[in-house]
Amino acid sequence: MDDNAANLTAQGDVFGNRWEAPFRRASTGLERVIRANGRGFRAGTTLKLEGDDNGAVYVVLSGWLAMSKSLANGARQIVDIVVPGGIIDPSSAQGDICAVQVETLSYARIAVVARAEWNRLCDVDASVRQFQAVTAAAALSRMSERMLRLGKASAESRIAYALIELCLRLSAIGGGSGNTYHLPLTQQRLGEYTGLSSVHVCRTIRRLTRGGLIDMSDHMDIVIHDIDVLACIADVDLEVLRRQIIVESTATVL
Amino acid sequence: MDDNAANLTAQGDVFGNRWEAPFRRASTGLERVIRANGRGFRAGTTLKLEGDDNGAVYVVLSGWLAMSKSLANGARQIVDIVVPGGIIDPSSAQGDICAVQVETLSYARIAVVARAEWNRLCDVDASVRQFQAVTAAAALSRMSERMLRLGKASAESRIAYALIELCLRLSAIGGGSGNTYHLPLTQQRLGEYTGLSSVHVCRTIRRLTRGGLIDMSDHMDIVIHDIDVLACIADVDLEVLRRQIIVESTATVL
DNA sequence: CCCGCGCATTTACCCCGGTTAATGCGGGCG
DNA sequence: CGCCCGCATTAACCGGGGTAAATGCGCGGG
Repeated sequence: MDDNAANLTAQGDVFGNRWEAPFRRASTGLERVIRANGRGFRAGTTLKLEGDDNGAVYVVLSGWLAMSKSLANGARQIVDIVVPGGIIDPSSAQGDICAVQVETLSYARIAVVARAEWNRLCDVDASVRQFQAVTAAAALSRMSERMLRLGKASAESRIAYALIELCLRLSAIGGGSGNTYHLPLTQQRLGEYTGLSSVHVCRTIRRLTRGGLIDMSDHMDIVIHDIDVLACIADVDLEVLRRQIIVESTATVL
Repeated sequence: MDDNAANLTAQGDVFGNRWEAPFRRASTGLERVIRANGRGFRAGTTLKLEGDDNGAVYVVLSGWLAMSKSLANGARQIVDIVVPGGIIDPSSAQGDICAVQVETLSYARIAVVARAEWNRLCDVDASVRQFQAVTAAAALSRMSERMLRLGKASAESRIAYALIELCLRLSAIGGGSGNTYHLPLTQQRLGEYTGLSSVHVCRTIRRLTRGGLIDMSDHMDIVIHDIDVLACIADVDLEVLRRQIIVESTATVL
């Protein structure tokens, strides 16, 4: 945890440079708002409780966040993972209530924007609307893709898909190098993401490593050796998936 | 199928009156667009193939639609069901490709709006933006809720949840009466919605009916006898769920 | 009136993945 | 230095739900 925190403070800086620079070139409104509201959060911080009053929108500048929901028995499902460049809008149909719990998976820098201010920004600036629309469409695409796996795919396929999804998303924002990256997730949390028990996550990852498809060391340092076979197990076409879930060049959109 | 079509042409008329009236009172822009683009589709029509070029936004005036995705082996997951008053935007991160397949579950009247026109509408009319934002938030909430079930809940809980979700949504738009309503779904499709095999959907529904919680007759005419126990099995708080997934009075929003 | 078709229902079988629990293991801290 | 704690790993067990296949059944069409 401190391990993760330290680890990702470093990554955070990298992302910080990569991201806050494009945001700085952004439309003045968004730039000002992000500058004014940027804050750092430690790993494991809960930003928003389910049912909580829901007053802010989050723009992720660096680090990883998870949106999750729980059953009464404590079982948890991570509904989406958000990486730098993403927007989290925890509103539900009736604005006063929040449908998900939001928490940091690593140290993260986040612009916390009051809803009223965010709405004002959207009203006056079409490029912000465009940025939000594309980001939301990407989030919906990846949620759909993961729902398909939750409902219909084997454990092996779910894990393979998760590894590929996160690899693509990280590559797109300059995280990791090639097919190597670090996941700030325990196997427990990866299970909450894929709908599996932590035990079975372990079994499945073991099978993939023994098969030579991936390597994993030091708490989730991932290396994907054969991404084509992995994509086949995950039942995805890499290029199609990229087009569906990756927001091309946020800087350009902004 | 013709059974359904006939059945829902009738329902379609009801919804048509209920819905097209509010839409008619709506901001002139949206009203005109809906009037100009409204079309009827037979049950089972595929509007959008996965990967298809993605040029339109759909506003549902009457009837039911399903958004689904499939694996290579043919297994299908229904990612969301849309009822009158909903908006379907099948875009993904890169606008040129579509992430889901969209098809009618019953006869449906739909306003098919070209993307460019829809964007123009959003640019000039904040109330349309608001309507879209709230509708999207509701869709996200119900998808999150269903992801939680797909990942972590038992078959009984998933079915109970699905029945409650659809009951609440139908009530909100004046469909069904009390806790009685018709689902234009086969058990096969309900399985695709809940991530279960049709056989197990049958088993589970049978258990619920034998327990006296619900009744089901004539291809999915549902009666919920004890919604409190059902809500308990589904692990939901009815009021909280309503606030999270129901768009209060679309007419007002418009 | 009979046939065929799509859907629901039920049974038998069995496997994937959950549960429990024991063991390791690394790292921070007293 | 040794303890503790959180996490990964492995093994033993078993049960929920998938699969396959047979049966029933209502409906529309020839």
